[in-house]
Amino acid sequence: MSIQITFPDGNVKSFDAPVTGLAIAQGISPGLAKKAAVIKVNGELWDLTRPIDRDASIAIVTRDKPEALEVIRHDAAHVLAQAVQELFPGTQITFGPATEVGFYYDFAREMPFTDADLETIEAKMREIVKRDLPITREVWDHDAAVRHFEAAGETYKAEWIREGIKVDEELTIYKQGPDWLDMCLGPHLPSTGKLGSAFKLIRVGGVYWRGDANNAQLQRIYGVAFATDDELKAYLKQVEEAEKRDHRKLAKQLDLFHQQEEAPGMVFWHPKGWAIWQAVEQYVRGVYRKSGYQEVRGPQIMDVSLWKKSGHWDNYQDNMFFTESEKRTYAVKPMNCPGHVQIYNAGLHSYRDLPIRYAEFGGCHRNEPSGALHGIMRVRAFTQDDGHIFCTAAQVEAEVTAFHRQAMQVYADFGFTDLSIKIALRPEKRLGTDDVWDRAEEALRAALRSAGVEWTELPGEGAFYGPKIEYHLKDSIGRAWQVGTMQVDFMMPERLGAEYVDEASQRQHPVMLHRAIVGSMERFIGILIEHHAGALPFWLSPVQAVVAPIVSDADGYATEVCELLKDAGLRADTDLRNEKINYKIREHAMHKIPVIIVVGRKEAEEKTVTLRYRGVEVQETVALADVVARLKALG
RNA sequence: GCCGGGAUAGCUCAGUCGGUAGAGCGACUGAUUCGUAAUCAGUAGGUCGCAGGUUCGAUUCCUGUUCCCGGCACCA
Repeated sequence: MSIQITFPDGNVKSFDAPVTGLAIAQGISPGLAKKAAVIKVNGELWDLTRPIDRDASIAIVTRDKPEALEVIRHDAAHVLAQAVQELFPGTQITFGPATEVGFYYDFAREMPFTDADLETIEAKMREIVKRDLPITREVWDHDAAVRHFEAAGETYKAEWIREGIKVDEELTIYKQGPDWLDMCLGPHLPSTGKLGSAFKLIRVGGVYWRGDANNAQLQRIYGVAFATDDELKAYLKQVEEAEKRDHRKLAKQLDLFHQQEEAPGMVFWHPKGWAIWQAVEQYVRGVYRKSGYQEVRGPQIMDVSLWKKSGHWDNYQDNMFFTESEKRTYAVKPMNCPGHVQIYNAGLHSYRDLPIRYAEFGGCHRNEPSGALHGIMRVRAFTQDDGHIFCTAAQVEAEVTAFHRQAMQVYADFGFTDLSIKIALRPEKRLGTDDVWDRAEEALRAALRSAGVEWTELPGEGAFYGPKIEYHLKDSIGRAWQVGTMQVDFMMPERLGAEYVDEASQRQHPVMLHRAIVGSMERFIGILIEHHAGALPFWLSPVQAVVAPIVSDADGYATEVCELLKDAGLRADTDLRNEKINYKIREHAMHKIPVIIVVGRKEAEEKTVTLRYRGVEVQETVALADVVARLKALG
């Protein structure tokens, strides 16, 4: 029997018997064999040691390729698992995949791992790498695998094979050395030695078996892994830098806001933080006006009867705060929509009036689980740039399209271009007919399509009343947060009795679109802080300029300059402290003030100012008469 | 909410194998008026998160609790 192997360059070589990727690589050059991680066989990644027994086109994948990196990380997970089982007998293995930057493995063990264990485990991993155990692939019978894992006390693994793997599916076992094995799809490196040294365990954490909070809790160990030590080093450096951008840290340094025990999940905005808020709010208010919204304001608490009608009592009660007075129970609003419907319902509407667009900087309280709270990104009291559009079914697509364009412009104005867009589709538990859902989902797709953007779809993650578009931004350490959203709602208007009179004098329920661009003011400002590392653009900076005199003789002039800026609507301060100019510059530079205006005797005499821009070494001296225009040009 | 870790001066942190705490920065006072990233000297400042327990004695050990951090679950 002879097989034909086709190489990436089109060359064909024939072999008399099944041949492994490693042998092919060695045939080309020992150097290639050394660098090889896996082999691509007819487009599929295979182990280098797996015999190729039929004609195939192949490509050796060296360890510097992205596809190899995933294998390296996956291998690291398995070496981690072996290390843990060698160190802590009786610990059960479950799953251990590669992740975006590394890997993790979930273990079942009575005693949770501690940070101190990580060091020990990592050392054991390095030892296993040094042993250079061969990694071999075997195909096992389904029953045999179940029997093996049950006999070994590996109940999670056995359960997964029984329930998660079909009997006729190919079941592969990977052995590391003679004694240790795990069930795995592969592929893997030829031996543990190939893993190299560019990995590091970073944290432990509890997780639920199969991601279900009703199940047992497992212990997850996270690690990072790269092809080379330099890449690992660069990654760790990057993480260190990212941590400096943490909005919680910067808020303290820049005196923006604080949070305290008596108000968990809520924010005390300090003057500088609130100045940012005001800048964002004024900007968004302008967007409301330009895009046809009327700003309204609903009450903060309303009788529970209203929330029973809206469906929140049944579906959202756990997340709501309640309060009582004179034998009536009120709910603190977790959303603004029911309030807006009351405003809509206060008058009679004709189809000619639609679409009607209401907007509100709506303060909401949601009783979020304590473990979900995170700085100002996830809070219990927040303000949405909320809006509700009441329109006909025919108007939905145009409204969604217009919203999307506007939203993208807003993100760009704040400096964000890297957004991910998702459409959350019908969930299993839902209201309305399939036909209505088809139309609603298609309307969202059509709107995004016409805007020429890419999106991913999340089946089953829509709201019970309708599908939604979600706009996500990432924080400094890569966690994605939803900011904007556009939701199509066919249910709420009916439940709360919203109507309009159509062309035939018939009363109809309008469609309601729930939409937000920045989402939560708190979260958005948090992301802004991290995205700009605290150095906010001029128009958002809480203090845009500080006027710093060099000698006290110039104090009067400095005050005059500052007043001029304030009169022009700029946020400016003076620094008249008895300190050297070096000291003042250092301090304001660290506070990330966009412009430091230095005035000495010379400036006072000549009626000029010397401008020092954030992050720029050179200064420029301009006439006092020009300074406002110069600053305003900064945006 | 679940698992783990943490909480010491305004901030960043050190420390006490149980004998009630210390640095730097900041603040305050005084001197200094010095042209582009820290002038010098002095002073004040702490229920060691909160509540119990063990102990002659607890900031330290134990239990509970609150909040924070990481992970998971949750996130209309």
